[in-house]
Amino acid sequence: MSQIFKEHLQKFISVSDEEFEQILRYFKIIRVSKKEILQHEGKICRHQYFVLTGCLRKYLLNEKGIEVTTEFALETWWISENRAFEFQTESLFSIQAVENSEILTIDFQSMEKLYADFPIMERYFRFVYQRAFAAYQMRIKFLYTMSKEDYFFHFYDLYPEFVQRVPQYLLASFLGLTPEYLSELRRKKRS
Amino acid sequence: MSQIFKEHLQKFISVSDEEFEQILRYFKIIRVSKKEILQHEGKICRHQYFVLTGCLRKYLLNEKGIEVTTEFALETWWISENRAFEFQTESLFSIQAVENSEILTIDFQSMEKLYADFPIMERYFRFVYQRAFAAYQMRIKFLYTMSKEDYFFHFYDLYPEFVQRVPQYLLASFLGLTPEYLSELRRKKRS
DNA sequence: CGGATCGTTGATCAACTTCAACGGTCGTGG
DNA sequence: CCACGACCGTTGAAGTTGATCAACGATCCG
Repeated sequence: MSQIFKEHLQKFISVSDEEFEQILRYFKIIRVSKKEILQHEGKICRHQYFVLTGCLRKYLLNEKGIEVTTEFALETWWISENRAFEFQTESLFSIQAVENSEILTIDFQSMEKLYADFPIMERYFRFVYQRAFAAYQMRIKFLYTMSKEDYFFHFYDLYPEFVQRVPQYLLASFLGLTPEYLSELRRKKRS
Repeated sequence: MSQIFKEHLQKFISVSDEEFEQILRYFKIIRVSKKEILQHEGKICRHQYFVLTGCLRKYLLNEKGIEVTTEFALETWWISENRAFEFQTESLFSIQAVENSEILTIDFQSMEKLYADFPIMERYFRFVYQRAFAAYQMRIKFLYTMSKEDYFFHFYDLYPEFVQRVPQYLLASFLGLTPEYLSELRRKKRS
């Protein structure tokens, strides 16, 4: 299972088998079942999560009490409330399993120690955040230049398997529209 | 001038004066005047920019040919098209000076060399991207949970000096609304 | 002084939301 | 394994937010 993490690491930095074994000790692997919550909104954010298999989502409640999903994490993606993790404060988001999943986790103290003991990991996470940041920049670009209709069709064409994989009301929320409107767009797409 | 960069660096990593002098050699300091363009949409993205004084913005043209501003950078902020920089491909955005500015720049080759020669800089940029990513996460949160009216008032309360500092049509574009609607909201705010 | 650019106003319009209702299906307990 | 309830996706009507368009006045800059 940790093989998935090893391959991901080796895309960015070179680590020997022995080094990897040592690095792995700073992490824990856990199994979570569908709907299980890893991080509660308002609670201190103590961990970052790396998806080995399965799918997680990040969400919060809007003023009407409706869940708004702002992020999904699939295999080999990191997910966390980064601001809250960096400052060890209350998370503004919740993180929940969308499917039964295997997750690699690391807590704040282990992370600090890891950086101190293996400076090469600074480089790995520099890449991880750099790419995550770039992905968010693209997302802002789409949100700012496309209508919701175009955004949905664009997303559908790019990630057809993902559209099938998650419930529609979560996808709708993630794309920033209502389930009703998403339903209307699907009909339009078919015809 | 480079003092501003030094102080920013030292918020995240410790570097001696001599080290800083060496590090500084990988960068160039340039002056740009208002409206000058540093990065053209469609051209290879060769540099990252750090604002010492002044203000830059990142924007692109939507399908109607209207400029959409997706990011501003004030003093001590990095700005670049990260995806295009990482892969040295065509930028999807343009970067332009909003005011006369003093800018620290670094090109791709120097960046690679810098990381190789001063691994501590991996840590610095790990922090830079981590925070930039976190800021974008917050932005998505606001965009997903607030009406444009609420978003504008919220922004106005948080950054009143900035609202005064940039032209209104740029601010409107950055907040994702039309200048006309922004004008309406201002009137509402006053009354 | 003159032209272009920027902010404002009001009228009209479109995109998307809200609400209510219905049918299908999934999973859970009996 | 079946039956029931809860949840999910769909549909259509009505409503709202925010965009578009056109026109005007102010201001900035050459």
